[in-house]
Amino acid sequence: MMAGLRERKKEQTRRRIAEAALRLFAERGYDEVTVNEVAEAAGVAKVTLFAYFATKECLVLDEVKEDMARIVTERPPGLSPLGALRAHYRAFAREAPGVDAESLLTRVRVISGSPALLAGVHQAHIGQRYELAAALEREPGDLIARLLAAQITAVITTLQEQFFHRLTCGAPLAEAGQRLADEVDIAFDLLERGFAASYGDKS
Amino acid sequence: MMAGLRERKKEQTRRRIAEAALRLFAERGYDEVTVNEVAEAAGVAKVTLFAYFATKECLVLDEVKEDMARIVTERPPGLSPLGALRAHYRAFAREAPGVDAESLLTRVRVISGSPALLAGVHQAHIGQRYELAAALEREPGDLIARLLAAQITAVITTLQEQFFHRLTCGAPLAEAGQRLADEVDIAFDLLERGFAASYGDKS
DNA sequence: TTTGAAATTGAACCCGGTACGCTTTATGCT
DNA sequence: AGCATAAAGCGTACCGGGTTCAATTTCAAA
Repeated sequence: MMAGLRERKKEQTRRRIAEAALRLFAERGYDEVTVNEVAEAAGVAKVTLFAYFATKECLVLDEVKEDMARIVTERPPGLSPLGALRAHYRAFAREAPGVDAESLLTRVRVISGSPALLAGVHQAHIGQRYELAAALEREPGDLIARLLAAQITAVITTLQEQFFHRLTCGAPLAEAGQRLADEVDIAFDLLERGFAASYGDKS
Repeated sequence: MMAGLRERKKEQTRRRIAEAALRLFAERGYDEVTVNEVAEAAGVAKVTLFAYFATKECLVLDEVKEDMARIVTERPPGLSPLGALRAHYRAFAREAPGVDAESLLTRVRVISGSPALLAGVHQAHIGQRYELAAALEREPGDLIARLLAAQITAVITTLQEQFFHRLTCGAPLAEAGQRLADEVDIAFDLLERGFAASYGDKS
């Protein structure tokens, strides 16, 4: 394997492109920057850029992909799928203060500032929904599993939106993380027990 | 108002475009047809086509837009939001055998055959999620309402997918409608009572 | 019948993304 | 070391969705 000089250069190029992209998007807004400009700023041809990133959206979103399906399939024995996901997101919320706030924040701002990127995020969540449904299925075509997968991803999307919104409004990372943790519990309680008690019966 | 000759011509043109589009898409597939071809087939300039339909997707999807928010805001007094939505979709399922199966089916086939259109459908559902959340909000920033809106739209998306899938597999409209009605009840029961009983506790 | 606004058009243009054929460069083999 | 090969990069031309703009036609109202 030899540590691969070639491999190293590839990763380096990929990072140069991604960094140039994020910098330009942060400066002038996603929709105001063309992929040609990104390529030029990264010192690379447009064709090369698209060899590393399938679409313009991927320049921002590729490094943010989650996968909930894995959390379910690799959960410790004795834990329910919902329990595993709840634990995971609770842990994420509590670790929030540890991550690099600077880079996270600019990425969030870029995403929140562009309808196209927000749509991309939603599409990514849709993709996760199918994977999660497959992971939850107990028998082929299990309707309950599909409904559960759909509801979980919808809930996570909502929580992520709230989290992003607070960050872009200037909330400190620690506080946003704390509130996220609380909301994770609220949301999963609702998933487990339903809305009848907290909503459906009123009015 | 004079019945407006102008207005009539406009609607007529719009219909000519939409029909030409659906016909071509059904014949050769959405991605294999260019908007130029649609415009030509409709006897109209590309620029005119885009005066009527904002995007290529809209050629197929504009006539399918629902709005759940209205169902909630205009529900009869004494009925909960969840109750109103359940009743609406149950009614839709039972009326299914009444609609024009031919045209519905080709549209469904066109949509199901194109990833781009499926993505468009999902985006439309996202849009409805925000409207529904606004309709459900009891106070500004009501988290429960947002979660509920997210889960409802996710559920409806799933049920719609199941319905479409059965239709494209050749199920008769009446049967697909019947199963949809059953699934609507299952799904809304889960929304109201949660997954703990039917899923979360096992394994 | 004139006048003005709305509908329609062709043509040029922008941008994301692809196809193709060519050069360069790391690497594995001898 | 030297060489063949495959991978990485590049330039250019192209495609299709979508917009801009100035020019023209068409309805309708006064």
